[in-house]
Amino acid sequence: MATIRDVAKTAGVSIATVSRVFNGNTAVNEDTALQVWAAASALDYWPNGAARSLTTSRSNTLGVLLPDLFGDFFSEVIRGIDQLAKREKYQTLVSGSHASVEDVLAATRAMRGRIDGLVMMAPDSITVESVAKIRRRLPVVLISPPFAVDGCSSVSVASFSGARAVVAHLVGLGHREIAMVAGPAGNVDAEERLRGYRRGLLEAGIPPRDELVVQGDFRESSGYAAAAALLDRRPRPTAVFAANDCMAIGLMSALGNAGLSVPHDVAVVGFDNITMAQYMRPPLTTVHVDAYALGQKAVRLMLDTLADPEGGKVTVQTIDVILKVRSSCGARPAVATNLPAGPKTEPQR
Amino acid sequence: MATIRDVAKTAGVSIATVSRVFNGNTAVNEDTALQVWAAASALDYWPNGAARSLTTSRSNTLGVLLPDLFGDFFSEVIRGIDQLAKREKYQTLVSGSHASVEDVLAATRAMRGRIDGLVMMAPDSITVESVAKIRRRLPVVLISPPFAVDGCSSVSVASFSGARAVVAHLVGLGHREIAMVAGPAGNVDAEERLRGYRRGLLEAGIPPRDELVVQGDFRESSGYAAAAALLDRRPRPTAVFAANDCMAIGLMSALGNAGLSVPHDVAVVGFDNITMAQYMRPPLTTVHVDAYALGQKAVRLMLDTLADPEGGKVTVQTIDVILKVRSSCGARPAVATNLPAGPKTEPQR
DNA sequence: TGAATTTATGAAACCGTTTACATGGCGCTC
DNA sequence: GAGCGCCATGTAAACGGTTTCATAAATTCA
Repeated sequence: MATIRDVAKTAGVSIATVSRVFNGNTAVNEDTALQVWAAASALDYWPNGAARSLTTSRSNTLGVLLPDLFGDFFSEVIRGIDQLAKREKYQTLVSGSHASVEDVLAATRAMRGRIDGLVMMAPDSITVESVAKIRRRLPVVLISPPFAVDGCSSVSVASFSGARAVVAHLVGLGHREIAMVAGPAGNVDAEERLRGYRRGLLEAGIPPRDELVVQGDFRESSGYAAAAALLDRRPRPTAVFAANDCMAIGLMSALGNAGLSVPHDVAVVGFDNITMAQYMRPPLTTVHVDAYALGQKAVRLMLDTLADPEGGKVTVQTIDVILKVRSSCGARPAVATNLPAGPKTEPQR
Repeated sequence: MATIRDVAKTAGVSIATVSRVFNGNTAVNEDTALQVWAAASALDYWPNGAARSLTTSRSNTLGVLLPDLFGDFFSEVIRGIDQLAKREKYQTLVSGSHASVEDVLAATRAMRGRIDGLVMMAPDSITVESVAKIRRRLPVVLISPPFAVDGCSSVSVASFSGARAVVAHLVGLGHREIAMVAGPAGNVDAEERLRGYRRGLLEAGIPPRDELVVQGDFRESSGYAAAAALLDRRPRPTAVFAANDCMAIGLMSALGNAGLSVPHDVAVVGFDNITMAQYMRPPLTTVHVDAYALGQKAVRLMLDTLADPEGGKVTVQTIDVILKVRSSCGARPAVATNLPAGPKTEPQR
């Protein structure tokens, strides 16, 4: 494997010159440069990245830590990250399934010296101190963090306002008994969506009631299970807001099995707008979250931080969401009389 | 940022001893080791990965090159790769959207010195020489390669046999006018599926006809477009096999718009079994490909190669596929009389 | 008790780069 | 023609680890 020394010898120059040619920052005589290029390609020389980052203490690599790599949502986040990073000549050291704080710390430690910054969607159990600890050695950008950390830019999803909009829409359709399948306790987005749901009800003059909220875990099965609990309520809820699409799908499936028709008997709304949502029967009304943009923004913030490491400029951004009205919310409760005409369904794509 | 020297000074030992403590291969006196640990945690010392891989010429990192990071399929491949790599204490340097050979070479070069091996699903335009060139410096494992390369293990999808099984199944249902929406020319899996389709027909005693094959590009829109071309054929095909699920979905959508019912008027079968397939109305009959296993197998082969670099043991594996019969293929052509009863639909999860 | 062996540790070379600094040659100016 | 500055290039010191080899102390053995 040819090293810079071999190239230098073959080209009849010093290693410093070869290095200069490859980095192109300092002036090198044109003829000399040509000889170096010739030697390099004759020997098929590739500079060694590890050596380079050892001296420069830069790696042109971003660490990416995610709790999971499963499903539409994360895959889009990664794609956004990868794409922008690539365009900006950064590589990405990706690692998924980090469930615990120790896990995150271990993974970060293992990346020490090979990344310039860390983009992280931390597990719910993360603590301020652990992030702060990492931040002391590395620029860190957080995705959907449960708290602010000194010196960390972050980007979140507008879960609260999305949920509020869902409830407002349902109320507009005449619903008053609106239930919710919540996400896992401790998850920021789950809690924001729950908060938004409650706020939405309050704003409509409807007192939120705890017995209308069923705990879920973001997975389809928990949506399915939630149906049973909700159908027991008297009066029966006329609409259900699930904290994400997977649970909404599970819920719809259970409702179907129970002989109820969506949206006629029960309206259903989800959150995330995963690809599948538009293919459901009926197509699922949901809140569109641009996961690709989420990933991209995170990288953009990281690049900003890297460009001005001491600037300490910290940006806290939120990705806007859009209510995507399809047919699953179309039911008007039986009691409703002269409400505005049925739902507008948007064209699917 | 503490280095090994700082730890050595604090602990009152030499850097060699600190190194030994951290790598735990050579015997170190227990008390000394404790002092080193204490010093290290007091200084919050993390070994520098770049420096380490410079001396050891190992990075415990795998490079992962994919043509795209979009959609269910690739996301599962990555998950499989990431999961096994993580379990085996490897990190993954991931890079997507590599369209050209130059792109692949550039990305690989940029990884030089920071990866121990490369797992790659190459773009269709890849050449044997470029892979061989990479192989000269790095262990390489290929996913779905268009050709064999000396010294490269590889893992592919059983596209041929899957397609054959699809045709056999359709023939079994009584279809004889079976059309195909093919994948992009040059793509191995697309071509294998086409080959399997033709073989399937031949085995049923039906001569394959080129006018029943419409070119697609694996995207939904091309499936949609294909419908128009196929519906012009006389006699009209009674069944269409799409080379992947996305195209099948587009196709079904177009058929619906044309007032045709699936499976009654036209049977449709896809390939890949993406998550959405089971949620279609009617649920899509397709060929299940375990993308997660594909990623895992690739890493497994890489680990084998790394464990015995000079062994030259090359393994060429194929991931088996399973025909997943749902309802979209259920139509029996009008001419059919006493064929076996309708399709068995498998429970959806 | 002295030689032989083992054990724990340290000194120093090395991995492949980048880069601050030194140097030598050349063209200008006065 | 001496002095000066500039340009192209080389020398050598990092960067932060690992590992070989030497060595001193501790242990074993006759």
